[in-house]
Amino acid sequence: MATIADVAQAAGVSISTVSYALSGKRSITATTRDRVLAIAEELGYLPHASARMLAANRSNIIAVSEPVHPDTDDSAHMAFAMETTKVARAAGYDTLLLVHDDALAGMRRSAATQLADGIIVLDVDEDDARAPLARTLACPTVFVGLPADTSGLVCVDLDFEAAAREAVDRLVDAGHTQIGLISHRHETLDRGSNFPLRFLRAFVAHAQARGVDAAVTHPQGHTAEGSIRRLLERLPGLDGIVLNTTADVAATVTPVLAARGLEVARDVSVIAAGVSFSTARFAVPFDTMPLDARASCTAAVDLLVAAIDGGDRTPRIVLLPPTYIDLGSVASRAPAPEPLGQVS
Amino acid sequence: MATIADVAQAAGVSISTVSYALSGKRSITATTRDRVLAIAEELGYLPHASARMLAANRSNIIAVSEPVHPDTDDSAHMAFAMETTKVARAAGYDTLLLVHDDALAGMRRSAATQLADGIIVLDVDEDDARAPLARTLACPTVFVGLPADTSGLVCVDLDFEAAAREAVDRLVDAGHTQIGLISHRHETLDRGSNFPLRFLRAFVAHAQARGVDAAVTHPQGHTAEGSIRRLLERLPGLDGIVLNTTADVAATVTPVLAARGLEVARDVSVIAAGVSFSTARFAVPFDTMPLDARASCTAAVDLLVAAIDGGDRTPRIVLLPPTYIDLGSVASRAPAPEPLGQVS
DNA sequence: GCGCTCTTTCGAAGCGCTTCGACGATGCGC
DNA sequence: GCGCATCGTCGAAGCGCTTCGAAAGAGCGC
Repeated sequence: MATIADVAQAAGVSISTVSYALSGKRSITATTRDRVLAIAEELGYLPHASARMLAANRSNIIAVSEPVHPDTDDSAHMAFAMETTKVARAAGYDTLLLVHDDALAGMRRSAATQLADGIIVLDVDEDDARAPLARTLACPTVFVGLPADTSGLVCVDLDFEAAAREAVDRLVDAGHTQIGLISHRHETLDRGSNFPLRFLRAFVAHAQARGVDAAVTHPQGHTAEGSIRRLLERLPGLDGIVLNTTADVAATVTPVLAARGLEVARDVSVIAAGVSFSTARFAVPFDTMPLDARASCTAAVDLLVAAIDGGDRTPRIVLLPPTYIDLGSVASRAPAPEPLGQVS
Repeated sequence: MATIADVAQAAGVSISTVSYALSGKRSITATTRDRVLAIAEELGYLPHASARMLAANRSNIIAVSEPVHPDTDDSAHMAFAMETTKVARAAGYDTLLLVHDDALAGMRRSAATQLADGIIVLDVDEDDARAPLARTLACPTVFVGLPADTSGLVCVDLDFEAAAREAVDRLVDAGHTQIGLISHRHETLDRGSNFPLRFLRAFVAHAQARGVDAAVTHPQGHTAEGSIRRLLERLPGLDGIVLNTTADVAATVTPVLAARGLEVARDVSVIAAGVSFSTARFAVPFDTMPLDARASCTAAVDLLVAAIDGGDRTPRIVLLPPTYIDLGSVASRAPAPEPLGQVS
C-alpha cells in the first residue's frame, strides 16, 4: 500500500518527479529516474487504481456486454469473452463483464459513471436494443456482429459475400450441380437487415458464375420444411444446401430431409455459412463458416482502442474473411466435369 | 456527465447534503431529500465511479480469476463466471474478468492497486499457485473448489462425504451388491489433498453400513485400466463403480469396460461424484454429482461480501450438498432384497 | 426567556494521482 | 560576462466524491 508520496520521500524527490519518472511524460535525468524506479520496485509501489482513474480521467477498463440468451452457445460465447479479455489485457485494459439483463443496463451504467473507457458488445441480435443505446452513449462502443441497423456504429463481422462464394465453391468443387440456399425469413430482410441480402446476392451471382443451378428460399415459421419442399420443386436433383439462416431452422434440416428419405452428405451436402450458432452439437453436424472468436475480438479491441486513444470513432463495418470448419457434411459427388479442352 | 455539484446547485443545497440524501448515511428532511432525488433523476446524475472509489476507498468491483486450462470444460466454467457475475451484481458489485496467465498476475495487480474489493477464484487446482498468493494479499479472497492446502483460506466446495454416501445409496437402492471406488492417484493423496480421503472414507464406511461389498483403488497413470482390473479381482461380481477421480481416468472407463465385454448400465453402473468435470459429453455419459455453479457462486459471493463489508475473513470451508444428475448410467439390478420381517 | 438537546445542513479536508505553469540551474552565443 | 533558451525539478491545483466536525435552527423544560 505504498503511495507515490512514499516513493517520492524515499527517493528524496517531489511527487510530480516520481509521476513523470514512471510515466515518462516528461524528461527526467537518467540517474534520478533510475533511483525512482528502483525505489518504486523495492517498495512494491503500484499506483492506486481509482486515484489514477480520477486524475487521468480514464479507467483502462473495457466493459464486455454479453447477454447469455437461453439459446446462446455457451462454449462459443465463452470463447468470445475470453478472447476479448486476453486481447484487451495485452492492450493494457481490464475487462468488466456485463451479463444477462445487466448487459444493457450495465452499458448505460458503466458509460455514465465513466467506469469503462469503452464497450465491446457481443452476441449481437438483429434488433439489438444495445444498438440504439450505443448511439446515445458518449462511450466508444464496438459491436461484434451486426444488428439490423448499423448506422452510426462500429461493427466487426464476417465477410458474408466471401462466405457465400466459398460455400458455392466448396459444393461445386465437390461435384454438386443443383444447389439451394435457405436464407433468412422475409421478415428479417424486410426489417432492414442487410447481411442476409448481401449473402443471398453473392450466392446467386457466384452460382451463376460457376455454372450450376441455384435456387433460394426463405423459411416461413421456424422450420426448414417448406423451404426444402420448394427447393426440391425447383431443383429435383438438389444435391447441396447452403444455410444462411437462424439456428431453429437449421436444426430442423436433417429431420426434414430424413422424412423424404434423404440423408445429409450421402444424398445432400449441407453447409452453414455466416451463422452465429455452432452446428457441432447437432445430431448431424454441418460444415460451417462462423465468426472466428480470436480474429473478431482482436479486430474489435483494436478498433475500440483506436477510438479511445486516437479518438477515431468513425462508424464503419469491418468484414473478416470466413474460416471453413469441415465437419463432414459435404461429400464428393460424381467427379466434376472436365473443363472443355483440358487434357485429362 | 452531471456532477454532484450540478445537482447541489440545482437543488439549492450543498454538495454534502446531496451526498447524504443519495446515500442515506445521515438523516435529511424528507422534503429536501425528495427534491434532491428528483433533480438527480432529472439530470440523469450518476456518481463518477473513480471519484467515488477514491473517496470511499472501495471500488464495488470483484475480480474473478479464471485460468481457462486447455482441459477446462468451457461450458461449465462459463456457467461459473456468469453466475458469479449475476450474483455479484445483485449484491452491487461489478466483476472484472482475469483469465489465462493473468489469472494469477491479475489477482496481484487488482489487489495491489485496490482495483478490486475482493477476489473470487474459480477453476481451482490441487496445487494452485493462487492459494499461496491469496494468503499474502490484503484483499479478501474466496475459492470455489479446494486446493490441496486450504489453511488460511475461505473455500466453497461440494460436500464430498455427502456425495459419497449418496453414490453408495443410489447403487445399493438400485440393487447393486459389489461396488468399487476409483479414487484419485496416490500422489494426489500424498500431496496433502484432503477431499479424496474424505470421499474415500465416507464411501467405505457407508458401503459397510449398507451391507454391500466394497473395494477401493487408486489409478496409476492416466487410465482406469489397472483400477478396473484390480476391482474385478477383488469383486468378481462388480456391478457398480463410483468415480471420484480425474477427467482423464474417467474418460477411459467405458472403453476399458468394453474391452472386457462389459457395458455401462447393462453390466456395471457408474456414478461420477465430487468431480469438477462434466460427463455429459462422454460417449456414454455418467450420472454425476458435480459442483453446482449457481449454489457455489452464490455461497462464494456471500462469503466474499461478508468479508468485504463485515470484515469477517475467518478461514473456513463451506460444503454444499451434492446435486444428483441422472444421465442413465445406473440401471436397476435384481430387486433389492426385502428387508426381513417386512410385509410384502 | 434562557440554556439545553436534538435535528438538519453546510464547509472543508482529504482520498492518491496527473498535469500545468513556474522556477532555478545550466549551457550557449555574442 | 550577460541574456536567452533549455533542461530538470518542484509546488499546487484539481479530478468528483465521502465524511467529519461544526454551525444554525428548532423544540423543550424550568
